[in-house]
Amino acid sequence: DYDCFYASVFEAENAALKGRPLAVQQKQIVVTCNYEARRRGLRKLQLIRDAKAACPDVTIVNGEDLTRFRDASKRLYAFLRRFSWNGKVERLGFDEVWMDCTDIVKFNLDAVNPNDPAHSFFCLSRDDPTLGFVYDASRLAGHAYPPEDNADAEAIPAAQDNSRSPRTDRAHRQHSLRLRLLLGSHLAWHLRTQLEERMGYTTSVGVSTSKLLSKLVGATHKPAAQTTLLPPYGPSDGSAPRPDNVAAFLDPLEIGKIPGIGFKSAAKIRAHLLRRASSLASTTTVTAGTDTVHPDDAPNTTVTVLQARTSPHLSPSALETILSSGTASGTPRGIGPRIFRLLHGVDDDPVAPARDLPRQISVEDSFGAGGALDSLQGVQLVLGRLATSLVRRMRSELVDGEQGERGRRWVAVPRTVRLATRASSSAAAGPSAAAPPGQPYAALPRASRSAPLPRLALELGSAADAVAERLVRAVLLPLFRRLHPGAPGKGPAGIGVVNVAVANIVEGGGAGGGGGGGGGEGRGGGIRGFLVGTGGSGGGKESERSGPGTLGLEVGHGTGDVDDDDDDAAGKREPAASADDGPADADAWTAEESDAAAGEPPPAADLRADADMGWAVDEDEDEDGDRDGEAARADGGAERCAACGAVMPGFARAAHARFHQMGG
DNA sequence: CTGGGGTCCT
DNA sequence: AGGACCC
Repeated sequence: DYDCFYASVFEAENAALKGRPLAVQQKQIVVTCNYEARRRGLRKLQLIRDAKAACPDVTIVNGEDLTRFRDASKRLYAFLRRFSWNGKVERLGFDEVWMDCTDIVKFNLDAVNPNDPAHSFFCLSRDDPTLGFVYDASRLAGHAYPPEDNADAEAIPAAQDNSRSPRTDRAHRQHSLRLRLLLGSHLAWHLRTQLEERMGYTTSVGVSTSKLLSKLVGATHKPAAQTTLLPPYGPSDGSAPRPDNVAAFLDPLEIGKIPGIGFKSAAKIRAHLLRRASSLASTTTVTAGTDTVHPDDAPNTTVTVLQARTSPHLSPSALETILSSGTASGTPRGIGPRIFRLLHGVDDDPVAPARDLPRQISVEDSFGAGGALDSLQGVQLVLGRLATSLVRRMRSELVDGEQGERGRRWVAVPRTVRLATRASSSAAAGPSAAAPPGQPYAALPRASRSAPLPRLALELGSAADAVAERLVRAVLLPLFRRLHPGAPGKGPAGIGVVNVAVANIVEGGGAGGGGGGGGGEGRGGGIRGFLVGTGGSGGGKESERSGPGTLGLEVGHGTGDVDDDDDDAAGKREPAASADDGPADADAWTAEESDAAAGEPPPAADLRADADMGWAVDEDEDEDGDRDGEAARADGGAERCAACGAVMPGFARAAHARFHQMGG
């Protein structure tokens, strides 16, 4: 976790900002601020107005364009990846990373100096024994939970073999775990030092055995610090109660602090527990006043992990029922057992090797009541701007080769474009709009419509804004009309957020090459390689990327090579991070899979986009736009549907007629 | 007058 | 298409 990441990115760009209070603004909000500003009372997600009142001389910079943050995040990620032996380095958002260092720690377990642990050497490479750092294996690096554990006391390795001592299995395991965590703490220390010295970023880190525990323990000492969750972990034999630092650490936390228990789930659990309040009545200041506690009312009470964990009303299956109730369509099956295990500190979610391609790319902008978006011209302007930056993002993330190069080609292509909007909160009305005391506002829902991404979006020959303008006419405006039907002359009601996204990104996709024969497989909704269970039929590539985690991380080289390369590039003592920054190795994915099917040309987006707009019949202002769209470009000549006015190539006429017959 | 992103699941 | 979660 990089400390106050957005603010740090600005400080890294401009050293003059350091040491002074600095806030990063998005619209009316301070999205983050440095610690100098926090010392003076500024907070994350504070209104700008309040921030200025608290600290009049704060420097405020605009952070609405995420480009610099995304770039910095990628650089830091690439830096960290060089230290990994197994590629298990996972990013969450821009500023969080997990690294599974099991292998590195295990390797170094045997390397602790038995005669003089205080002068041990930590190997950072399997192959080059000179690569690493000296450390003191008789003590933990950084903070520990619980705090005052004197790390020296039971510390270390001399216990290699007291095999005659009557150690229980448990004691033995906990001792070995302690040693591994201790090594982990030194590795973390080294990584943090390198990140600060080489990259200029301070971090807060947690060291433990799972994503859950490392993340939570890492939050206990915040700027520029690290914390290790010490054993014993868990009551690993069923008998009498044992000391358990996992439970001791988690139990006082509010349930909503557990990653995976979000706003909705926490509210449901609280409400459920309050309804059967008997067991909590003594420990809670709140009596369940009303009979019917609605989850969204977020009762002013707190439920701790301890209370939830020990409640007879929260079995895995009970949790499943509770959390799946209502309109919880995003709730995965098996959520009950999963949350139950989280409450017990059990998390087997592996650190996922990073994918090389994003699942989606989206761009959005929001508008306060003042600048509300309520004219069609305004909408068009906004769509144009968003589409332009979306096209740029697509090019920077999905195209390889430099700007001017001739060899540029799409490494992957999105199959779908989506437009989403949200009403402005002022326009949302509702007489019951009085904000409940709960923390997050009842977030307004978004509505979205999607269409196949027309291939004009992939033209690399034209400037981004030119492509964007055609994209707006060809699909975004039609999608907008689907979202906001109304009289043609009348603008939409106040719109608070507009988001444009491409999704369903598939590898390969080919360059601008021919329209291509891809015959039969309908592509409505995109082909997810998932059913592949049947053995080695034709689509080898398809099956390779079908399973979660089977997607190859290192297309270019094996993990062993990474170390070698890095070692050569770096000096003898320096593990990684040769001085040169952009060693394309993160982009080594180029060579393979160039010839996956290009797919058939997307159907004219306008067909479906226009089809269910009752008033679209007379929208002749679209004519130009249609001509830019896929339909008119396709061979065979354009035709116009008498029923809905949509323009399409001749070969699409029959299908389009069927569409109307089926109620379209 | 709470941002601008993302993920996965149903 | 939407809803839950994460930052």
